[in-house]
Amino acid sequence: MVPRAFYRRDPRLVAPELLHKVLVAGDRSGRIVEVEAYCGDIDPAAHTYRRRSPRNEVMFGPPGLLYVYFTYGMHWCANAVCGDADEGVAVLIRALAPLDGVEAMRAARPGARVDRDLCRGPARLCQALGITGGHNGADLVTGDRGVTVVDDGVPAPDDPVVTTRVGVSRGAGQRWRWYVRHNRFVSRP
DNA sequence: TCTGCGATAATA
DNA sequence: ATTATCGCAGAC
Repeated sequence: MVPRAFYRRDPRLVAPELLHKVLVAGDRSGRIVEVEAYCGDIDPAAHTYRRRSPRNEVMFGPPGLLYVYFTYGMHWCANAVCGDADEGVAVLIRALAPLDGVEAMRAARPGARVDRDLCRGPARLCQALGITGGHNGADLVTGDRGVTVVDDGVPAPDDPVVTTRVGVSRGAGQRWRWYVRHNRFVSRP
C-alpha cells in the first residue's frame, strides 16, 4: 500500500514515481507503465482549470482519492488525486502491464485480440479492471472500494521517457507525460 | 506501422 | 463545439 503522504505532493513529482507501482482493482492488477500529470489552475488541459463543478469535485478532494471521469461519450479514465485538498491536481494512469486476473480482463475486453491491448490506454485499462464512475471518489490509500496502489518493491525507473501529453490541444507543449522506456504496454511510444 | 474517421454523450 | 479515447478501414 502507498501512504497518503506519497500523493500529497506536486503531481509532476508523483507521476514518475508512480511508474512500476501496481494498480489493483478487486482480483485484477497491473503494473503502471505510463502516466500524465494534470496541474489545476496553471494547466489549461486540466478539468480543474476553471471552476469547481459536480464532475471535477473529487479532483479537488484530498490526496489519495481516485478521480474517474467519463469522456467521448463512452470511456472511463482514472486518476490519482495529488497535492493538497482544493488544489485540483492529479495523475492520469495511461497504461498498465497486466499482472493478475488476466482471464477476467480478457472477458471484460472481448475486443482485445492480444493481451498487449488489454490495458494499453487510459480507457482500455479501466475497462479491463472494471473501473467505472461507480469508483469515483474511492480511497486508494484505505482501499475502501477495492481499488488501491501497491508498492511491491520494484523501484521506479531512473530513466523514464518524458514527452508531451497525449490528446490535449490546450496546454499542449508541457512535457508532463512519463513512461517506462522500451515497454511494449505503453499506449503510444 | 501510420493515418483518418465514426461512435457517442457530458460539459461548457 | 469540444473532448485527458478507441477500434476499424485503408494505404504503404
